Amino acid sequence: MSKSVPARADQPTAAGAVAEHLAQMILGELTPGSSLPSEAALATRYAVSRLTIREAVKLLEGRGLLEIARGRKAVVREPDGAAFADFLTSIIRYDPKGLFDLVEIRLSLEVQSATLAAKRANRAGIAAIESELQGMRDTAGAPGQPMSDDQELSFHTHDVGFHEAVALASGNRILGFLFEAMAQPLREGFFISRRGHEKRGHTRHDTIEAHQRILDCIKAGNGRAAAEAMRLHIKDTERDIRVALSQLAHQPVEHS
Amino acid sequence: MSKSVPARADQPTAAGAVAEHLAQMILGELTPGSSLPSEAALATRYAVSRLTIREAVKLLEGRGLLEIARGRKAVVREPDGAAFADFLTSIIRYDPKGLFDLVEIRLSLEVQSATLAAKRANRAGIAAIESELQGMRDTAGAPGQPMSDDQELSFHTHDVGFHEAVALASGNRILGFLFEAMAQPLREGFFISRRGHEKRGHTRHDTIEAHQRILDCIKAGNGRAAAEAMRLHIKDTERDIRVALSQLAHQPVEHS
DNA sequence: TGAGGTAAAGGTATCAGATATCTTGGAGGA
DNA sequence: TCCTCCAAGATATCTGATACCTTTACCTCA
Repeated sequence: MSKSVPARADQPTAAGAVAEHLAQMILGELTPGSSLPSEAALATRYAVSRLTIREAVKLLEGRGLLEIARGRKAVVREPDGAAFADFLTSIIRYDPKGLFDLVEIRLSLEVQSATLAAKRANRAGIAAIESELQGMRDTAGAPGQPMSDDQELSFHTHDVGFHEAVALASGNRILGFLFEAMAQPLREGFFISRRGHEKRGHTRHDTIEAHQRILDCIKAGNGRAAAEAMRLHIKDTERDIRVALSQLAHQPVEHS
Repeated sequence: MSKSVPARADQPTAAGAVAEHLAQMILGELTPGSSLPSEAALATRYAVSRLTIREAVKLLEGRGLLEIARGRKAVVREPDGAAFADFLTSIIRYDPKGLFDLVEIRLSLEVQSATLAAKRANRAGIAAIESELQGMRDTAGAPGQPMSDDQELSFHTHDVGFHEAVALASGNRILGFLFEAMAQPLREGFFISRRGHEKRGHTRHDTIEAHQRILDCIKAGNGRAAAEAMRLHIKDTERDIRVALSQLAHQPVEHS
């Protein structure tokens, strides 16, 4: 008698229920790379219309569990930190204090990251870190010369890349993904912190030297020293941000 | 001549494009709690069918940016760490080493968490931590007595709650959300680590005492001592997991 | 025999039109 | 004043169809 399966008030929606069931299946049994049955097949199995299946699958795509392409079945996705990126972005946008919260998180994660990298980094991992540092040098230009916007973006990208490379070299996959997710918010943060950096009389070559010290400790396999070098560097960044933001706060009321 | 707007190969799908546009709007201008226009209105604005809007909105719901309820417009959601939970779960499920990676992350985050909580926790924050610890005591039962499954679940829930309460008391919102996201994977991990805990001759009352020490340091406002107490506790948990997993490794593994 | 092109089959993307149910707010009565 | 009930607006889902993409198997030609 009932052709449709409308959602009841006390029950989640049909699409949500299907999505939850599929999510359990994906997280439980299926491995990344394997594919789901076709939409039509799933519609038959769950006794709902194909549209409901589409909505369920879209939910899971949003959660980062599936990859959907036209003409192909939905594929279980390798986990990555993309889902976390939205969250960090919204935190920073909605909350002015968010940037300091992020620096505090970095302080603990990066120190751990450097410690582990010093213990475990293999040749490829160290080469990746060196490559990013070289990229910073290449785009830094001559001392005293102002940087173009392109150069600055490239410099920050290599800076973020350096920290991401250290995280990857730590051998801890979660750390790697966390830094991947932090990359975008971090780049935004670096544009801010650089103002403070200059205001405090430092140059980008000081930044490069700080990174060089961290790399040296990692290459030497000295976890404790690497941790300390990283801690000093992050603390310095925190001061940069504080100076830059306090300037921003004073600017609007200038000459009033 | 073209009534529909089919997706081009080199372009993202219509639903994806709408979702991306809405996401930028949500992260840029809208504040949590405000609501989107109705599906019909959005369909008109973007010149697509209502179905496409529904799929776009489902994508964003999956990303945790929107909350959708029947009969009401879609509402911009307060950011939370739910999106991160999927990721952690999949890491742990797909990768046997994932649990140790998670413990390493905890080691750095929880030490930071305890340090900050000792500095910043207000009365309400400390009361919340105390409440969870009391919850552990209440469900622990008499020494030597075996726990029922319900009791054990409750005990672990309060244990996780303790750590989450410390994170919240740190005043760092990102830390709070990270622990919220870790709660579920952590509970699973605790069921594993408890075996090792007992195997090593420890009881749940030892666990309670370890937590009590952490709480005392936080109440005393001694960040350094709180950090050290937390570090010892996490290191102990790591040993528990190692012992438990080495036991599991000797048991036959089922194939699918 | 092998290489390249092509058409069919299967899959997703999207549209259109309808019905069911829920939420909310206002009209009307006790 | 307060409660009840109904209508309007919103979402949830279904059915049926068309367009386009991907894969594969087949067929042709060198």
